[in-house]
Amino acid sequence: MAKAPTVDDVARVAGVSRQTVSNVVNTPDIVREATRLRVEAAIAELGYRPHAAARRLRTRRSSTIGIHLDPYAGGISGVVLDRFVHALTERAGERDMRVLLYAARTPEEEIARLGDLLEGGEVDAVVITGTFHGDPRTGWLLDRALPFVSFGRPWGEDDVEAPAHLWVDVDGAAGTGAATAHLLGRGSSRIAFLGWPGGSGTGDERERGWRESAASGPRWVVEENVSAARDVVAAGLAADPGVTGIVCASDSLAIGAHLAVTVAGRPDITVIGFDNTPAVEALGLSSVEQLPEKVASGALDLLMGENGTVVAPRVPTAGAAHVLVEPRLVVR
Amino acid sequence: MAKAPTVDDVARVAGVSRQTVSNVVNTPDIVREATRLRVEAAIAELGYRPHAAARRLRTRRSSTIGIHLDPYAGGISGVVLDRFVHALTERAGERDMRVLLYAARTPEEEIARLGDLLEGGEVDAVVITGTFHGDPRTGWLLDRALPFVSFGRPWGEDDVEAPAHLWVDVDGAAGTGAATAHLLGRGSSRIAFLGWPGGSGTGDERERGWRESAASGPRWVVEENVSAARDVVAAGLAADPGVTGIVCASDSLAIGAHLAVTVAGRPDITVIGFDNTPAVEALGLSSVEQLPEKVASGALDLLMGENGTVVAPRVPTAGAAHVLVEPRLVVR
DNA sequence: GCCGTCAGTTTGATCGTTCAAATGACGGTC
DNA sequence: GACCGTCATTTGAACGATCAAACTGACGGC
Repeated sequence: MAKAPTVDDVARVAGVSRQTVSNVVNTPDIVREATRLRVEAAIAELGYRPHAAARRLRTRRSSTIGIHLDPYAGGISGVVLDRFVHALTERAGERDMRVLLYAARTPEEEIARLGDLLEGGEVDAVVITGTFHGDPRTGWLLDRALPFVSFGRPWGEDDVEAPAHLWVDVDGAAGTGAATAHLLGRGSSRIAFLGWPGGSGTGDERERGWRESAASGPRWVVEENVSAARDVVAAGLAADPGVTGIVCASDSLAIGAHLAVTVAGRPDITVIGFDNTPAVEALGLSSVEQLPEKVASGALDLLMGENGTVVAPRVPTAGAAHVLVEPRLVVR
Repeated sequence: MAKAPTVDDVARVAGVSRQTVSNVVNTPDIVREATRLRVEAAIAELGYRPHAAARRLRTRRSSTIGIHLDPYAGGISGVVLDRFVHALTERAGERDMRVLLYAARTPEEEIARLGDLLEGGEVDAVVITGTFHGDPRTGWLLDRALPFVSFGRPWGEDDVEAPAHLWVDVDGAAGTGAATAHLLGRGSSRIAFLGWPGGSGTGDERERGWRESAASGPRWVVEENVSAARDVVAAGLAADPGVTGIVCASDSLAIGAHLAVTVAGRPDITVIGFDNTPAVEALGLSSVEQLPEKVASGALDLLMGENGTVVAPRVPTAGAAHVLVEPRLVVR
């Protein structure tokens, strides 16, 4: 196949210079109308496309954002991340940005990858997910002043007023709070919470939303596992038959609870999940929807500014370095 | 922050030339041991990283593969694609390749994106998914001799002996065949198939696997939808109570069937799904696992050769232009 | 008639790497 | 001792775009 045309080829055909072609492509408004039309015709005639690598080299910008994919966990929770990746790709495309995936099995491996990608100019910024207390990645990135945003708050002293870095997260407490309020409004008075063992920031937040919604009822604890959840709920219901609603920290737990409720022959008990995965949708359970689309928009807003098209390094300012998305209860 | 070091900086510190540094990075075996060690020390000391864009510009290779993400459908089936993307990212990383996502809502939009990405040198090849009969994308790509592989067969006259392009797919008939055989082995003799309306290649394949496994039993047809599936199965069972096994074309359908079976109080009926999504796992249903990891490996093998590290344009040769993955029945 | 301004366009330099060809060192062969 | 081949390394050029600065007319003010 013939060599791909370059700016010079277009310039020759249109009877202008390289730079004018470049201007037509990048900043059309500074070119005179007549010239612009001539150049555009030449571009169309030759089928010219800017060569991405050359542009990246000169501008020192890749217009690409990296995002980590965990080793596939198999569980239900991965769905939220996948939806987030979907949404991020769509939103990024609207701002002329690309999304590059990278895989890593351990934080150390991930740090090595991050170095290659960011310092090699492969990406302009990264989105890291699943942050935890004392996460080595954030410190490493901050030390080098590399641009990034995390999906998941820093879990530091004060994430909002003195944020260590940019972050986006879903307000888990608001989600379980809404679920609890919904059950209260439907006449349930004794509402249980089915959650994970304490210490995980996310789980604690979700529990807080239930507790603060004036819910009286037992708190059941179990690992993230459908059949374990089922057993815990079965035992819990036997001990406390007055429960008429169960708010769960995840959809996996909700499915377990649903199975226990069904087996116990207690259709009067309403189970509400968290994440609104296809699995609970199929079962007809209500669930808290994380709105990954809003999370994706928020991440880009933080990295690039509200309407920017380039990644601009930003110093985290009190109150302005995060986006906290209010989830939505999907009632079924 | 200080300017990132370049090959020249490393060369100066190590007392060698640019090119030798480049050789140490790319073809270490042609550099004398002593020199190599000196250069490696300099690289480590300066924290040098090759600049991706410069390398891409010079080598005319991006070492990146593009893959399309459909607009998020919400259903269960998207999970297989997401797992495939996961696996592709991991396998690609092992071959020093990156995976770039792109979004498009229509085939036309996708073609525009493909042009930008491939002809602009942003990616070396693309993986297209969800091919259908008369797909405009494949023709467009073939016309321009752009490297690509599809997840999903071309659905042409003879995909195997006279393939139009490279493709990977899962042997759907083998999957439903295995499911049917499993039920027969467990003593079921009357086995129903719950599938989609005819005409979709994928669905027809899956039905064929059931039919050819010497299964006698009704064939129920319904759109991909949990509650519709439930209703169809409920009606079917009422009309034909002798059925003791149901092989389904998807997990969504299987969940519907499972609900109908449960409501009908027929625990003797076994339901088998297709895709092995977290949802059926949570419900404890058996399902046919597509093995997206093998599909990903197959796609890369086709694009780059068994052990290659660069995308090599390949002419589809009879029998050697596809990978057909044998799925695995997961019994629960 | 001269000068400054400004919009529109062109020119030269540069981004960091790898390719292709040239160079140098060394040993073996006749 | 001249020649050749091989191995390790160096040198000059090129990849295709954009930045920054220089240039060109046209226009208006004085």
